[in-house]
Parts: sequence; C-alpha cells; structure tokens
Amino acid sequence: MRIGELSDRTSTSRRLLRYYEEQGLIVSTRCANGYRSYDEPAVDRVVQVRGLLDAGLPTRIIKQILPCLDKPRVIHFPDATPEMLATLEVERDRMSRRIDCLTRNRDAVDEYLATVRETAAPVASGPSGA
DNA sequence: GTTCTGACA
DNA sequence: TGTCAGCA
Repeated sequence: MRIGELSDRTSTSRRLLRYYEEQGLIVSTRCANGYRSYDEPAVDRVVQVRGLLDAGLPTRIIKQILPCLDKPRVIHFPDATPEMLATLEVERDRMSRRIDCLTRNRDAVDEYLATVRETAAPVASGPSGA
C-alpha cells in the first residue's frame, strides 16, 4: 500500500509517517515512480511506534528496541550497551509510574461517574428538549 | 489526483 | 507537525 492508505489506516499524517521513516522507526520500499510502498505489517508497526511515542520514549530508544516488537524476535542486539540498558530501565520505571497514575485517574473518574449516577436524576434529553 | 523532497513556522 | 512550493 502507499503512504495514503497507511495514513488512513493508522490515523497518522503522511508527514509524520515520513518523519518516522526518517528517524528509522519504520521502513518502506520504493516503487518505480519513487512512491513509498508498505506491507501489511507496517500498519501494526506504526501503531506500535505511536504507542511507544505516546508512552514518552524518545525515538532514539524506540529505534533500538523495535526489533523486539516483531514476531520472530530475532533481535541480535548488535549494541546493547550498558548505557542503553540503563536508559531502558529508567523508561520502564517511568512507564510503570504512568500506568499507576492512569489507573488512579481512571478509578477516580469511575467513582465520579458512579456518584453522579446515583445522585442525579436520569436525564432523558439535552437542552433542545426534544 | 497522489506522492516526493526540502524548508519554514 | 502543518503547510507550501515545484516536480513527476
């Protein structure tokens, strides 16, 4: 598929997809006309990358742990430097704290919703009063 | 019409 | 990231 379809299927702008490729986060082949061509798993890959990005990981780190995301984890860590491992541990902990925070916030919203439901009378319709 | 690269905000 | 330019 071309960049347009991948863009639609991943809700990611073409601009961003090109940027990810520029950063080495995703790859693509080229058609005779120079257009980028992506295979089916590219969709999953982009979603995966966006998830990592949202989790706050820097592209530099994502680039290195990306091989772990493929089915056959044939990652042959060419340079698993101790610095990188340390960075990953920091990121892992950062993710854990984020998860805890999200969990608390979700529960808080949950409680709010439950309280509103048993306190307020059911509202049938909006201002339009239709 | 779609994509490409590079550049500016 | 969006957007614009100038090509193919």
